[in-house]
Amino acid sequence: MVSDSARPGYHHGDLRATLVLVALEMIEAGEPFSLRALARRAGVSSGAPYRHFADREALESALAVHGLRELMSELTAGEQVPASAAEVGELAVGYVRFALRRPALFRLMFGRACDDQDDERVRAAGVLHDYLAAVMTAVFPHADPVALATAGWSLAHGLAFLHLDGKLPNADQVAIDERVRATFAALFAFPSPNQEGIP
Amino acid sequence: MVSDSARPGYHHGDLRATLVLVALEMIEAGEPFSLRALARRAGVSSGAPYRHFADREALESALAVHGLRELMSELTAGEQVPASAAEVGELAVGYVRFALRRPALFRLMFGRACDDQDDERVRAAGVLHDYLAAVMTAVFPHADPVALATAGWSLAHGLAFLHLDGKLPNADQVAIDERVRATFAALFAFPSPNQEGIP
DNA sequence: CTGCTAATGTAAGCAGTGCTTACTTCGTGG
DNA sequence: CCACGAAGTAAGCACTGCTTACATTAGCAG
Repeated sequence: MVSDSARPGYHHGDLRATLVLVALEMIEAGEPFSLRALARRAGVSSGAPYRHFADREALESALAVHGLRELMSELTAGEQVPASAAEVGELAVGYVRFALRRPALFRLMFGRACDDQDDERVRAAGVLHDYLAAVMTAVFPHADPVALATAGWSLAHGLAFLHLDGKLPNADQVAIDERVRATFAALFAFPSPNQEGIP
Repeated sequence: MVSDSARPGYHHGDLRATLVLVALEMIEAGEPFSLRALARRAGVSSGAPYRHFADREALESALAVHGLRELMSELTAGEQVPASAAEVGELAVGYVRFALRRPALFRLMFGRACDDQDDERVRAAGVLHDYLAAVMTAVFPHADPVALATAGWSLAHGLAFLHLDGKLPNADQVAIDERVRATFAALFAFPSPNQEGIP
């Protein structure tokens, strides 16, 4: 179940993808991962991964990109693009849920110093921000969408991290959902008519 | 310069405090720290730290507590306890500034899985939350202070982390300050973003 | 002052890590 | 068909966290 991509022989076939996959499995299981353990699990020598990733950070960056894409596709999945403040709240609920369901991956995506050199990674983050801005444009046509996107993202991000760290009173998932919804409703309810002054 | 607490002889005198101090120095300098490097810098053998900290995580917890206290005292320093929405915004500015000025420490405080077993640590975080709730009670007497505290903290926390990770367009410190202020102003919907008297 | 004990330090060592270097294998394009 | 380069191996370096057995000494009871 771990790596059926291409079994035998001297050459693995698709080691890069397998490594990412195995790393995700380990991370999901809560185990700390190491390049060597990865290699072992992939049935390959400890030096092999370096043919595909410059160093550990590069592998982590790949995982982060994977996570960002997954998050993005979860947030945009299913329903139409949000068109009301309430639906923006649901976006936040999804964000926080993702963080709590996959804490290690989420921490990899955000909790580390980001490698700005990794184009793919900054782009993946940019896509998210742009999507949020688009949503905000649709929902709050008279406000600065970029500023609102920043605000909304920050709020959801903060909620996610504080919950992750247990800094907020713990509760079951539905209570957390409700708290996120309520927080968003409270802060985005007021939108005063004129807020284009937001830089 | 590193450790003048008590130098010579077999026994160090105050190794625990020295280790925390040295660790903070290293962290501040951007170097990754290791228990062994710490011990070396403190002029002590590599096993010595384990007389004072069960493991690396315990040391990190001590650093986190230190950071939380410092942050707390910075936020409450100087002026009176905030009494207006604008002053609540300044609290957030201070929070984000702290994160950007001491990124590694901030990440230690929040970016890792928190050891809930460490009483001192959860208490330090609790103090912060309680303080915020008190402030909110004073400023918005007709709202749920705990909810507002959560919201405000989350927003500031998210802004801090997204800036740390370079997920938001970079800017100089004053631009960031202004963005934080504006975000708070917008979401907490207080009268006018530009009132004189903001420090 | 003497002598015991517990706290604090040391030395050595284990298992594991990231990463490099030199060598081997083998699919593939000229 | 065969050489070449991509992708694997093996071995090893410097380092890490942590443990265990031993050394030193501060501080206290008598």
